[in-house]
Amino acid sequence: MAARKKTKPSIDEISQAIARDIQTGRLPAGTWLKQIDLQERYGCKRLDVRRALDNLVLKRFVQHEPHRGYYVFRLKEPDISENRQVRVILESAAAEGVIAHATAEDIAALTDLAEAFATKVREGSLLEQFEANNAFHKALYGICGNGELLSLILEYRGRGPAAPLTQWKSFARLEQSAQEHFDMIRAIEARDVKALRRVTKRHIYQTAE
Amino acid sequence: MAARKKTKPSIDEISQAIARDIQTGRLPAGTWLKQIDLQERYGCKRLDVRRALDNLVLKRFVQHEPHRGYYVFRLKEPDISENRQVRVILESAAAEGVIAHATAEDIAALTDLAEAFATKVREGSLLEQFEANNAFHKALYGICGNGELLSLILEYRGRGPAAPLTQWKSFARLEQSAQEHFDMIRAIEARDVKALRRVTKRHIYQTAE
DNA sequence: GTTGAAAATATTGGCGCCAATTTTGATGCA
DNA sequence: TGCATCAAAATTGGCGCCAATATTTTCAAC
Repeated sequence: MAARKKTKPSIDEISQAIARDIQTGRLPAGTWLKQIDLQERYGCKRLDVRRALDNLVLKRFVQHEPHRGYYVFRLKEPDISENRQVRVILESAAAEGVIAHATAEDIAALTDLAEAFATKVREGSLLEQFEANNAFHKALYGICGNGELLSLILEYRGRGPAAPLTQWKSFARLEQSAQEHFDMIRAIEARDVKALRRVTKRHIYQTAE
Repeated sequence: MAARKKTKPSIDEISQAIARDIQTGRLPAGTWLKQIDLQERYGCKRLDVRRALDNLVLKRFVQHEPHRGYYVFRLKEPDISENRQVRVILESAAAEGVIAHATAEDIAALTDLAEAFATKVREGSLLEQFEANNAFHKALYGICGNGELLSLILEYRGRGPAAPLTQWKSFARLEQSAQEHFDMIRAIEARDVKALRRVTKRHIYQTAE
C-alpha cells in the first residue's frame, strides 16, 4: 500500500479528487461537504479546501449556500436534457475532425483502450471502469486536433447528469457502452462521419438503438 | 453620477468587473494585476481579490505565477484559431434553435438591440459598444431555448482573442459588425438556417465576405 | 408527551498578521 | 562605466484566530 504522500496537494489536485469522488458516486448528489472532513481526507488546510470548493462551484459540481456550506450539485431534468444536447453538438462536431485526422496508430491505440475498458467492465472496480472510459474518450477526441474542443468535451462529459457511472445500473448497459466504443472505431476506420455521429448520439443518450 | 455604492461587492461581481476591464482593453494582455491596486479599485479585501483572480484563472482570463502574481492572459495564435472554431461550432448549432423558436416579438427585440448597437457605434463609448454588442448576442442566442448552450456561447465569446473590442480597430469594421447583426435578423425572418450560419461565421472570423 | 424557547455546540466566513519570495536599489570593486 | 553581490523594500501566500450564522440539545411549561 502506498504511504501517505507528504507533498501538499495543489488546489487543482484537491478539486479533481473531489470531482472524481462525486463522479464515481462516493459523494452522492445532495451530500453536504463538511470542510473539516475534506481537509482531513485530502490532507490539506481548510483554506485550500475552500478554494477547491470555489473552483468546483464554477465548474458546477457543487453549490454553495452562505453559512450553510457546499453540497453536491444535482442536475435537474431540463438541465440534463440541455446538457445532453450540448454534448451531442460538441462531440458531433469533433467527429468530423476525428475522421479527418485519425491515423492507423490512433486507431490501434483506441482499440487498446476500448479493450481495456471492456475488460474492466467484466473484472474491474467502478473507479477503474470510470478511468478506463475517460481514457478512451480523451484519446478519441484528442484526435480531432482541437485542444480547446477536447477540453470542452471532457468538461461536459464530466459534468453530466450527476455521475454517469452511477447511472450505469446494469451490467448489460455497461457492456453496450463497451460495444459502442468498438462501433465508433469501426466508423472511424471506414471514414464514415455519419455513422460515427450516430453511434456517438446513441452513446450519449444511452438508448437501445 | 452614482455615488460609490457601500455594499461590498461579491466575488462574482469582482470577477466580472475585472473580466470586463480586460475585454474592453483597460487591462491589456500581459498586464500584471497587483492585488493592492485591485482591492482599492473594486473596494474589497485582498482575500476577495485573490478569490476573484482564482476564478478568472479557471475562466482563462488571467494566468498565475507563484510568488509573482496574476497577469492578463494572452491567447496564442493557434489557440485563437481553435477558439474561433469552437465558436463557429457552438453558434452554428444554436442557429438552428434560434430559427426554430424565434417569435415576432423576439425579432422585434433583436431589431431594437441591433439598432442600439449601431447607434453606439456612431455615438457611444467603447464600453457602451461592448455592452450593446453583448446584449444583442445574449438576446439572439437566448432564443435558441438551451440555457446551457447560451451560457457556453457567452463564455466563449468573452474569452475570445484577448479582447474582441480592442480588435475593432477601424470604424468601418464596427459598422460592418452592426450590419451583420441586421443580416442575421433578416436570415431569422426568412427562417434560413444556412444564411444565418453563413453570416455568423463571417461575424466570428470578421472577414470581408 | 409535545411544544416552544433559549442556551450550548458546531460549522462556516473573514480578517489580520507574518513568513516566503521576488524585485528593486545600493554599494564596492575591477 | 560595467558588473556582481548583498541589503532593503515591496508583494504575494498561508495560517490561525475569532466573529457570524446555523444546528442541535436542554429544559421548562402546558
